[in-house]
Amino acid sequence: MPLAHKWRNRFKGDVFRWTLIRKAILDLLSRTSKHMSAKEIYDTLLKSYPGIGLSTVYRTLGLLSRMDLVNKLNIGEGERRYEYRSGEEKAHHHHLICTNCGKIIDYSDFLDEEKDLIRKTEKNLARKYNFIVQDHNIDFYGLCKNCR
Amino acid sequence: MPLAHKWRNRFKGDVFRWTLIRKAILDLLSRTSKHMSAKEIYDTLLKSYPGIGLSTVYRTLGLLSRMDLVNKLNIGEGERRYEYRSGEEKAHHHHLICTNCGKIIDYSDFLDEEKDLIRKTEKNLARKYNFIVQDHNIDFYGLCKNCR
DNA sequence: GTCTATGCAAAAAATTTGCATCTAT
DNA sequence: ATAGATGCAAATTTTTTGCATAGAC
Repeated sequence: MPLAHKWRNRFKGDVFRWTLIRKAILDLLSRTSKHMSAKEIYDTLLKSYPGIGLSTVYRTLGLLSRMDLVNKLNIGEGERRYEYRSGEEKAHHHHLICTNCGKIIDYSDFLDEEKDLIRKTEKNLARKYNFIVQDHNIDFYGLCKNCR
Repeated sequence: MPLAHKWRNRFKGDVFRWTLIRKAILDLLSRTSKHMSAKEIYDTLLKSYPGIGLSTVYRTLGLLSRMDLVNKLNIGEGERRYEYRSGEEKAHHHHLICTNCGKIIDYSDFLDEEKDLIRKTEKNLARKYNFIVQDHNIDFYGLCKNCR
């Protein structure tokens, strides 16, 4: 049973195929805590999969993003970055971004009050702007412990 | 006194010069409620300033961003967008972004609780992660009133 | 007059697309 | 066998840079 994997069943049927590259990218992103760019992912995989193409990495990341298996991040300068998005294991999180060294820290140990407030705010926005909130993105910018 | 303007004094001295283009970009961004890309700004200004260069627009936006007169936004797909950032008149705001039509709504009528909480959260992060928060970015994604 | 800002062209970076071939189903 | 996935090259898109000239101080 080659390529058995926990994501295997998401690629069942005739539409999406379960391939080496797709598995490799999911493995990589789910194991790293880094937020990697397409180029970084490509460079990393090149070691184990010589001949792989950068465009395949882009296409795969687009697919995984549409499948909600990864998040596409628009953070700071430069290219887009990607992070693994787990349905269950890893909680929704916010980011702390160091404006000096660029380090990105994931933070998910929200205060209870914080969760309450987001819920309250979303309700408020729904009423005031007739806007249905589906998701949110919260980034704090500042100085990390090494740069402060 | 040509080019008199409320931003004039920020360009005093020998370092930054107060030019037509810089005034035009500030005027445009401060009057629109749109979040414009460099290309859109360029296309708009081209009507009044034929011969203007796209690279000048990029360079100017970079400068204005460094001077904290505009915010550089990393939102959704495609290019970076820019918004005017007033020191006094316009309050800090968050964004509502429609995932269907791409419309971006600024929202600044925060609940008092919301402001409290953000302050509390920042303090919490400072303690927990030794991270000094300087700024934050909060975007809600969902469906606007036309698309819901 | 000096030194910065601009336009233009060219370069670089980031991302997407077309197409022949390969491969999972 | 069939339709989707891949690699490669080429094309696009977005942003930056070099340089001669124009313009602000």
